[in-house]
Amino acid sequence: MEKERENIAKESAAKENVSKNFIEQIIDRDLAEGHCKTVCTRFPPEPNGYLHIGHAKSILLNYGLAKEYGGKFNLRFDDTNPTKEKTEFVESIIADVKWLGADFEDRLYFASNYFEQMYEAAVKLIRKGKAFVCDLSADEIREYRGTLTEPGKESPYRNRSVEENLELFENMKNGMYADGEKVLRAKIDMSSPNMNMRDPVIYRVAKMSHHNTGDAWCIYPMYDFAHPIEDAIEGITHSICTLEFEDHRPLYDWVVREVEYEMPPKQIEFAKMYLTNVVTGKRYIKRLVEEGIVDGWDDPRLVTIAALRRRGFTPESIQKFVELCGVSKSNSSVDYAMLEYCIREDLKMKRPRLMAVLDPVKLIIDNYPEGQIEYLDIEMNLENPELGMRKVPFGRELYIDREDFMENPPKKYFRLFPGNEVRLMGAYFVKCVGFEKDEDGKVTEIHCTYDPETKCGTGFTGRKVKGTIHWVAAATAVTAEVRLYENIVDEEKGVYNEDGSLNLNPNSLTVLKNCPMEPALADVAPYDSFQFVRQGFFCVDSKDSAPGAPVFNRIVSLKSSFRLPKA
RNA sequence: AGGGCUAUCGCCAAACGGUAAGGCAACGGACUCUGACUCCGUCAUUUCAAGGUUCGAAUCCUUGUAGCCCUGCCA
Repeated sequence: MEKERENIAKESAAKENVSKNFIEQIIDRDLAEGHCKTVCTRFPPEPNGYLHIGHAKSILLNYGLAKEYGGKFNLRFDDTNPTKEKTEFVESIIADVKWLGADFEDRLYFASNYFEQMYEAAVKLIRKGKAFVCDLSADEIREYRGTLTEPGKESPYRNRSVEENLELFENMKNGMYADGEKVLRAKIDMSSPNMNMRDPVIYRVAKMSHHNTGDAWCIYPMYDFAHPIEDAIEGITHSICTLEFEDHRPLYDWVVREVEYEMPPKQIEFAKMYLTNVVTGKRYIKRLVEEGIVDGWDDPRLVTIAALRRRGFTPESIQKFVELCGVSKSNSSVDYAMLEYCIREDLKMKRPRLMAVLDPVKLIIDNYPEGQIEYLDIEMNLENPELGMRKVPFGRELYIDREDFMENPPKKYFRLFPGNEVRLMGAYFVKCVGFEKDEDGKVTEIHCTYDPETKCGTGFTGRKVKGTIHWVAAATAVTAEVRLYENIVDEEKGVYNEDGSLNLNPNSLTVLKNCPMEPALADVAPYDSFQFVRQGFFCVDSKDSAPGAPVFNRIVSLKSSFRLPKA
């Protein structure tokens, strides 16, 4: 009790000492200086692919800020380019955002629903002489734009009259021009050192059906024009995006100013999250999927949100991870071990700790009655009594893991070896009295004797034993497939080989069939997860499990300081 | 006439002119029916470099260096 109070005090003290990140500091100042009265943020994905761990940071950051300041968080699809977007992706994105726990309530929006207002805004710019219709081709525009070190040239169409621009733009809207024939450009500064300010295109013609607006429009606004308007319409106060948009901020501010919004939203940029030994690039993942190297976008080795969910990660673990990583403006790559820590931390108290054997070898207790089965009561989770107890059958023949026996053990090996006694977890002490090998030298069975006095729960303290191993009774075992995963890439060796092929970890997937498990593991549902004692956390695969035939994904192994010395 | 941004431990990351937080990883040790967990301890005399200002500098100034981003009618 006393200790508990101490811990709480320590924790709150620690919390107070955690200083705010740079975005919170900006928000604090904006609030204090009256630049905004509330905080409203948004996650604005383009529905053109699956979300991954990097997006999770943005989602949780935006949601967390809104929550922290008692504000609102919106989910908005930035669907201004019909050539890339699909309804399929809006469904998966909504599901992923919800799963992560970022609650946007009823505020699900589409940029495409603002097309009318964006059109009006463009007309306003034309009227102010701040935008013009340009007939230059895409190639010509590029030539006129200049280079990083030389200024651009002004378009010959730059000085068309307001009336002409108005008429031409309306014609664009009415479908009188083919794709690429004409664009609407903002009139800013062709000699700006910032390329984004060199009369950027703000509307283009695309005669294509849009997933949301169908054929209502054939002109579509560009990101730089659309985004600030979307933010302003929704009353977003802080428009948080990634670092590569820093150079776009002057244009963002230009649009907000010229379209004349009061309480203009403010763009803030932060560094994307990268993870070591993990690739989030869309093209890379697509290649893995298309070449059949992985089993779809939710293959448990990937770090899409769908893959993490299938692998057995929890929303809480991802939230914790994002929180631990922090937010800054320096590009960085977080150690994958941090993610592993977070999922272990989340699951360790919540999940039952059961016994399963991954690489079985038979253990026979010579002095245990043949045919006898006794049911032992064992805690589901020794550290969390709320999870209750289970009955675990015990008998004369068991399976144990092959690595828990050695014929010639090195020093400090305290598992089973001839003459050594260990504890069978939740059961009895057994002493190794012999073993048998096949002609290849592979151990086929291990013989032990047990001591009835050492039964778990009887309070036996007669002697101690250094090792405790897990086991499964052979007669009553259920079996299942278990899949072990390792990272698919090794950064140190490079993501690609010299010839352009993918440099893959050949051990990224290990499939173990017919692994013996205690009967409690027979009746499980997709997404259920467990600790397999001494091994790691495992989750029932939602795709390949069948009723009565579960497949377990290893989410993460347990830490271990034990290493066999190199021979 | 290039512009913008960043640099603090192996990896994240605080510090806002007052004498380098914290987490992950790692390494010792204690405890243990999981070689796990937990607990205790170790882990930056120094902040990319070199100068300067100051009683005092990671923080200010100067000059360098390195990395990332920008020349889509993508977002």
